[in-house]
Amino acid sequence: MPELPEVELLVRYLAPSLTRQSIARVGIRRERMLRPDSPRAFKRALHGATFTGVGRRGKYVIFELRRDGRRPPFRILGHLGMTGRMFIQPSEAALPRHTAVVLGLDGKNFVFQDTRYFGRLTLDLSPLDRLGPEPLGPEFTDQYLFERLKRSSQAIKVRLLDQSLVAGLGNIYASEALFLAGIPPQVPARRLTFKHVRALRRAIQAVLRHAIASGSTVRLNWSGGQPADGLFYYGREAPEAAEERLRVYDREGAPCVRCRTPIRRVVQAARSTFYCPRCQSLKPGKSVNARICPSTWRCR
DNA sequence: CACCATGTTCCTTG
DNA sequence: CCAAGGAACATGGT
Repeated sequence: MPELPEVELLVRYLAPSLTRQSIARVGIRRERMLRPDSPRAFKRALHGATFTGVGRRGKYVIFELRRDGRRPPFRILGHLGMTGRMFIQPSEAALPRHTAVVLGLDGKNFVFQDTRYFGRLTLDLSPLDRLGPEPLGPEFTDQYLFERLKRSSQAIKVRLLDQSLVAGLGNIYASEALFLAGIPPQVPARRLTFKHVRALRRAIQAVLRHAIASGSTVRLNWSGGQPADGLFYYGREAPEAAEERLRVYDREGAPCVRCRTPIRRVVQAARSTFYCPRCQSLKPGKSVNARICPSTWRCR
């Protein structure tokens, strides 16, 4: 479930459940998930500590904790990787397969489960230093984005995945944002005019806001079974919205929602990119497409 | 068996 | 020094 909107929704779900809860037990089943911490150091820091809040930066979850006595408050960083999940379940419930870390709380467990073990839960906060601005924050302006893109010859789609440019976009929403902005994914970043960049900034924000808003109906207290489909928790959980959510991602060969031209898939930086060859063009007269951008997306 | 997969980091090559 | 590409990480779905 790991791009900014999914992490945002996760944080909103976790915050009220964890705040003011104390950690009575720390269970580590996959030491590698704590890297670079030693299990000992991790356990020593967490055991007996109390959650004071949960936040997000990019795709990272930030847990805030305090301890009794003289030891200062501290934070730990969580990342879901490709397949990570975090949820709360009753103490007596069986732990699912591929559980990496369990924190025993008052009558319940916080479970970090990750089939591929690409995720992390650690005292090491250094990844935060490498992140660019929040895409929905005040620093993510047209001027900023234009300045950062104007000297790069890298394809725009690949640039958008760089977390030091903007924090939180992943493979799915990068494709979705470029579709909404009408920009071809292969175009070198430096070829975008200021107007293109403005359209792109708006599209990024619209796509992310829309995903967060739509996700409010998604059940987040998932604790075992398979997700409804391969894409996060989407699908049967929210059938009404499923169609609208992703307009190009994973739709190779399917008709473009706007012009019916078949969606194409290309590989860039070893990742799939999906786009509409007709709607995404830098030819004059094309830009943000208002017709595929419902008012609820707030893309202006 | 083959190929694909929402992410990040490290290594090599140019 | 930088950019770009590929592999690695580990497991499961199709």
